[in-house]
Amino acid sequence: MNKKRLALLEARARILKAMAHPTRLFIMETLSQREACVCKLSEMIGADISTVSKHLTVLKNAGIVLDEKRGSQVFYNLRCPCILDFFDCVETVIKTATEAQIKLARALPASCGGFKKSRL
Amino acid sequence: MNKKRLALLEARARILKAMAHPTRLFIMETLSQREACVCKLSEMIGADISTVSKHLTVLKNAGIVLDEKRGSQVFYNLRCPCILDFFDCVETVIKTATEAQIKLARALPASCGGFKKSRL
DNA sequence: AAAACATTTGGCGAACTGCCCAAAAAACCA
DNA sequence: TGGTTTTTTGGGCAGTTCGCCAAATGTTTT
Repeated sequence: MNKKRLALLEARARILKAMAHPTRLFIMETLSQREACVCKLSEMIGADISTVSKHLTVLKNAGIVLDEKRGSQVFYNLRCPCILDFFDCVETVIKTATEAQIKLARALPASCGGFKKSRL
Repeated sequence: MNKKRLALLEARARILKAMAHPTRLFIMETLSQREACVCKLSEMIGADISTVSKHLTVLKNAGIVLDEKRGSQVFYNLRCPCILDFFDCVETVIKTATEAQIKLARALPASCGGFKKSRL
């Protein structure tokens, strides 16, 4: 693995890592509709404003969102909405992986916490 | 944010988190070409076999790769190669984000470690 | 200038990650 | 059976993440 290739993989990993949190995905989806300020987002999310601000910083540092100060508020928006297209494929993975898990769970004896057929 | 939506976001985040490591991205790219066993992969990566095995476990648990035991070896392959298409967009983010960083760096005074124009 | 509002930053604890090493499992060969 | 190969698992250490709270910063209003 040469240096250049590694640098590219590291750059990709940084983006993915920045996205890899439910709250941050929620923010991205929300911002893909329209820009929003921190307080609006934290109201929707139901977490502390400081927590949401830090999530936004993570997204900003990764170059995923842009911020624009207007008055006392800071409005964020998604730099590249195409980033969400990707989830069509992710959903496929989730679906097939889930089905595999269920199959696995069915195969387990009840004593190991396996699901009963009737519960699925 | 309702329960169902949260569950979906968590599922997406799990996938992204599993992908968010340079070594695991390398594995995914490699497996998109052809299946490979653990020892072959760790030879390519240059890390301890146990480390690579754990990375593969992460990818497997996320449903991203499938494993198949043949003799004493375990061959892994990518469940859903479309998962790599996504990087066209990620690359755009990396590119524009990098450009923004450079612009930022240029704007910094040299005393803060800002780049000189001639160096870019 | 003081009060009110919006946001960011710092700090702390709990939980998680990633790496290496050593040991255990599993399959094969002689 | 004993030895070799391949892979997984467990332990320990250093570093990171995430959430809340408190405090600081910046902006607008009175």
